[in-house]
Amino acid sequence: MIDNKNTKVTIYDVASEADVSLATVSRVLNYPDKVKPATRERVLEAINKLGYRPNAIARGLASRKSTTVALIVPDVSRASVAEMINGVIDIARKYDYTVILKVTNSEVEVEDEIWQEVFASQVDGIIYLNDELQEHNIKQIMETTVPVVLCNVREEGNLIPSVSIDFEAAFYEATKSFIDKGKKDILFVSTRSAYSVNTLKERGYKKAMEEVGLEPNIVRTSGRLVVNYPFFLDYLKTNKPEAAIVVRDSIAVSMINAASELGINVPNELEIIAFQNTKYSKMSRPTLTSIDNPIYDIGAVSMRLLTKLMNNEPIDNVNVVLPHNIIWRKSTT
Amino acid sequence: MIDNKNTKVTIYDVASEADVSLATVSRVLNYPDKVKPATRERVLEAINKLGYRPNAIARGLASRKSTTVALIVPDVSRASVAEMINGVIDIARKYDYTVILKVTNSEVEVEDEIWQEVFASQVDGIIYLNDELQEHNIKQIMETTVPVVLCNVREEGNLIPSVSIDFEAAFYEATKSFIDKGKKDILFVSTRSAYSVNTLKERGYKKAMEEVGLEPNIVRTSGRLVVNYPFFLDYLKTNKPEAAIVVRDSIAVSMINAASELGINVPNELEIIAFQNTKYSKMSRPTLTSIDNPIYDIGAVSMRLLTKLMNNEPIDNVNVVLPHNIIWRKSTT
DNA sequence: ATTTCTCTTGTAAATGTTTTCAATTTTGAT
DNA sequence: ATCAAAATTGAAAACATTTACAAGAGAAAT
Repeated sequence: MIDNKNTKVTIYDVASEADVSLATVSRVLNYPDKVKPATRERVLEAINKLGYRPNAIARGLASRKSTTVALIVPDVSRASVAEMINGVIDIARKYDYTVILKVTNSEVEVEDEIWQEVFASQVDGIIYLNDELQEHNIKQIMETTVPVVLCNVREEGNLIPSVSIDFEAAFYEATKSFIDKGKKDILFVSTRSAYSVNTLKERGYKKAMEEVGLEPNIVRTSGRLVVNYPFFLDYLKTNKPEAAIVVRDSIAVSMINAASELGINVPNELEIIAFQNTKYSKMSRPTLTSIDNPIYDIGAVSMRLLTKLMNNEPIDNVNVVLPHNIIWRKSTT
Repeated sequence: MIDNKNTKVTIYDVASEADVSLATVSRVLNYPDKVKPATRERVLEAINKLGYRPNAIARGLASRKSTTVALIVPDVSRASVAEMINGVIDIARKYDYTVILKVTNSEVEVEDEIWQEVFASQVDGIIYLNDELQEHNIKQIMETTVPVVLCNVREEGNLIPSVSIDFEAAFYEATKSFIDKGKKDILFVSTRSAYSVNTLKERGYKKAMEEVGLEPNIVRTSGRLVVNYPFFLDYLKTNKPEAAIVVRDSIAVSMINAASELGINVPNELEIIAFQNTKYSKMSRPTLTSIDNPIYDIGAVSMRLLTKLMNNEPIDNVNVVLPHNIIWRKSTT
């Protein structure tokens, strides 16, 4: 039962009810073993009787800790972002942190404002998801006094704590799997905007291709359905790649649908490996082979890492690399 | 440029820099026109020079307002929930509210804890999305002293402010459209768990059916892909409905895929209307006719309504009904 | 019995704002 | 030039906690 009476009961009320000083009440809340069991019991009873809940704001002011973290993301409606948020929130809850959600919409000015707001709100830590991490973002973060964890992104210098898979290795493996099957004409489908993460994916693809003397073939489209579907319809009319590696599931679905529209059989005439292993990959027909990016875990581990940083716990490695995994489905033979 | 120096500058620093009292600094921040332009200017300069940002926590304590709202949802990874969150956050930002995100995972004990936490954190308002709203939830909300807005849900009594479409009307129309085409065997596909909203949808369907003397035919499955796909494969082997109304896009996609697997032609042998108009409806083949639930707007309007409630602004109608719309695609003729 | 140490508790300062109230200054009308 | 009213400002209390420090009570050791 929720006990949200109009009359706000403060620590003073509890103190007088239990006939102790407010300091003692505070102690039973924060350091229970510093108070004699008998009085502790009495205070606990008073708390219960009055339905006392400590005011988190006053607490934050006095202790100079807010037990609040900010989660900064570009957009919640991307399936992968949403799943990551679930991971962050579950762990935050376990460690009694409140999470403030901030959405940048990938707009630079908004992003700057948000960092300002976040500092004003006195958060104890920040989890930052930004596909398009730029040099100036990194500089900003380095100047920050509260701990920051980069989520699902890596930064070359390994200067900032981060949690992600090894993108380069994952795409290298995917490409290699096609090469090992004897494919020569392997297309890499990426996005136009400069996602720093897509650069890593691209690097893995290129490495595998160049290693065996094949010419990389990269094509760029949009993440938006209304753009990429017509694009593929057009592209596949004149180009017949044997295989394709695609940076996102949703884009791969458009490619499959376009191929099917043009009578190109997937996987017999065109094999596809996508990335992220979202619901889309199970819902498309044929189902989609996809590199599994354990995004819930990435969120969860990021939050756990952040708690360690906030409490100055010793950390063996602040750049966590989680294992990836290719899930084979019907878009490959 | 983010200015997050180690040295925390307080209102006192600004006051002495500008050679005024801290009260004056506070006033230029909160009631600028209550201070003489000249001194206001001086204070603003000092603020700028020192990079002062008022401490939101101290502010919250002194003013007894946190300018924070809690957004309570069952699960962020549902496409519709994520889109709604975007709406809430965009408007919250516009009105300078911070949003705390809480996820219940539809677990009752967690839900209770979360309400407790939310009160402890002194939020000024709550946006509550709960598909499975029960009688006791409503009672809880009624006892609450901070304003609450129900988002994407309606509650029969209209006792609590809410924003949603008219579910009953939407499903009545969808059903009617099949009836008008001469369909007799119209299936309603719902979920097993007692979503209060699905009850409303069902009511609209039943009303249309019974109005013309047709027997309602309702089948219940799960929202989970691994359950509902085999379910449809099995169901459609022995049952051949002419048309189906489905409570969620994702479930409809499974139905389409199962039909296609069994060689049942959609829409010629089976027409389908789904609900929500998510990305899924554009990505499935055939594309899915779907009732558009303007979920981003629902989030945005909910937040706007909440700001009014928090500021005690006069409100004409606290139960907002947004227009819906059927988007016709290839799963119907 | 005395001394020392530990345990338990209370007092009061500190946290960084907002806001009330009163004092002072400015303005406008005469 | 005078007075009332209005505008501007500052002093201090309030907000609900945590925490440093000190004091007092028992316990243990001599």
